[in-house]
Amino acid sequence: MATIFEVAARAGVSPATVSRVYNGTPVSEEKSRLVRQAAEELNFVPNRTARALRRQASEVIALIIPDIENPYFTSLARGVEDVAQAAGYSVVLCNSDDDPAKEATYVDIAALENMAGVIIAAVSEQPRIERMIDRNRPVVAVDRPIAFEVDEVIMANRDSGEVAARSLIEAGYRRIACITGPADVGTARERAAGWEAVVTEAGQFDRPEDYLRFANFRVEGGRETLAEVLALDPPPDAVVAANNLMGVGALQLLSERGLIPPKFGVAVIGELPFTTLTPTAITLVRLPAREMGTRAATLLLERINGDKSAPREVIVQHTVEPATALR
Amino acid sequence: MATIFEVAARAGVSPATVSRVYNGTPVSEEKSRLVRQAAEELNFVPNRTARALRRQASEVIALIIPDIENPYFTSLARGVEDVAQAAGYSVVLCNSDDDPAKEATYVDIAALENMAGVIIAAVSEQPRIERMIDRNRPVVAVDRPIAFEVDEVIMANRDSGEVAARSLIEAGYRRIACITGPADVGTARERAAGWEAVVTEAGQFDRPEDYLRFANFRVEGGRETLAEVLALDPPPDAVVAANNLMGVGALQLLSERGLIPPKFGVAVIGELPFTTLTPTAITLVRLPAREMGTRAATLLLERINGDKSAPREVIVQHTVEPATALR
DNA sequence: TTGTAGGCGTTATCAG
DNA sequence: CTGATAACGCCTACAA
Repeated sequence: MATIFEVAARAGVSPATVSRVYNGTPVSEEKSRLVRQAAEELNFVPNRTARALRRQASEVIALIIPDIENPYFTSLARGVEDVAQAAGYSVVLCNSDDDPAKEATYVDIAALENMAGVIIAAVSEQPRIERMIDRNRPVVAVDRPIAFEVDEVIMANRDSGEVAARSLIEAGYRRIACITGPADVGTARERAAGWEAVVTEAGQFDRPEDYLRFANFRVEGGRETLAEVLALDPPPDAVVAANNLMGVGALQLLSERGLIPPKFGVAVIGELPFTTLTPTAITLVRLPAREMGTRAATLLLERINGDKSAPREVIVQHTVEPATALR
Repeated sequence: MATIFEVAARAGVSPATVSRVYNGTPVSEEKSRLVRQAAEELNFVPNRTARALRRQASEVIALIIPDIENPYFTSLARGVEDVAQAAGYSVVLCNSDDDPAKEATYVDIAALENMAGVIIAAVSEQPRIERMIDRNRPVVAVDRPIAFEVDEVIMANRDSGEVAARSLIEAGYRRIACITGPADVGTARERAAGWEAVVTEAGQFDRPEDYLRFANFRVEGGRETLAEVLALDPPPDAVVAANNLMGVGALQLLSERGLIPPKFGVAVIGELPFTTLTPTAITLVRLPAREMGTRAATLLLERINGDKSAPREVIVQHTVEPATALR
């Protein structure tokens, strides 16, 4: 609760000098020492609110994600947090709950609170980030590209879809369906496009689109869409789930129906930290969520520190763990 | 970006009046209308940083949790968020990562940033919350009680342990082990105590303590401790896992060894949203994580709004879903 | 290198 | 009910 004035008084210097000690501006060795000692004795720490008001920017960054209950995003959050904290920044985790309106509200709050920057895994392809841009505050898009010229950290989505489908073919499955996220989410479309290219080339279906389903990126989305394709004639004998939660939903449904892999083929794009699986029975296309977080935070911090170079695009690589157990 | 002065000028009133309009202090109908209109036209929103500096308290609350990657805590976070947001507060999610030092740092940040209050699921039983208390800022303990006179939202831990063990006995298991969290975490000890009372009364073991293991509250903790008790002679035929992640670890190990429930009995205290289980094969003692969050946030907001009554204790009830499938 | 002083945008106090 | 004015705690020209 001590202020810069009290420290100054105790150290026998001016408040400005105290401020300088905490901001890297040149101060003589001698006075610097005096100030540090006085600060120590008074238990002084600069008031971040006052600093934010004066500097027009706080040491807080906002991370906006669509689903805080999805382990993929919490893992990503861990990555952001690790980097931010090391640089002295706090992270505000904002859950947009797949709702563009909530998302917009959070961007506004970030602007109003003078936060230093925003990392966003956007629901909308045109999130309302103008308020940040207007104030010249950096924004980094993660996981999902957005229609603005900002730094991006994304994955090779199409390739992950291809790899997932191909792995199932190599494991011997003959009719591979695909369940993916909302049609207006780019990652959902791209992963599906990868799947479609592969099954089309393999000649698995007359009408591949019948075996493709869009839903929300959650557990019930996986259950529902898998149930739909299972009802087709002929039914599929395998499925590509375009994210972790849909994979969980699919596996739940399959286990209820006694179709446990490898009896039915499953490839999941994402990790399944909380399931109990025979490792060789399903294909995992692992996404380095935490790394995406660290990369995004690193980019953002560079911008916060004044980097004005052209927008960058970082593509993070997935790794494949193919199913080897055959039916 | 407009300020209170610009709004005042446009509305033909003083800045003080504009401020009053945004703070519920009495203002004539007429001027109030003028102010609102001017604000609308200028797209004015009060600057929260300035407000926080002046009022010595921001509209942000901190939620400190030990493991952001545990669905139990993210679910709790959702509850907090829902209530806080409805009241115009933002939530800063802080991951203490089971580390008392990080935890202390976050409390300090909350104090330094003049946050309105803190909800903490504490790692330490004596978290360093003095900085908040000194400033007269409210703190609510959730999930784990702490050694301070603050509001608490907790569960009937001992009872949940008893219920879990009893359910397995009723399902026909004869030697029930228990794997729980760190010995210095109250919830871990209490749940184990509930288990111990039941198995002791049932006369299952000469030395029950041999079948009790403490570890971290994570997946690997569950795996490791279950492996240990499985190596005992005689081995157990069932286990109580004291939290969700240990339950996941236990189930993973069991499935690798072909001991899938109900072949081996499992009761888990917590929910398993991302597993694929036969619902009747294991006992779930469900913990209403989200409700704990809403309750805690409600208490905190009451304190923020000036409630000075004696510290309250809210005990949230679990519900039991017993295993019915027998071996 | 150091000190003085003004201002960041609000709100609270005190007159009127 | 309304207006002027002084903080809140810090940073940064500007001057020395």
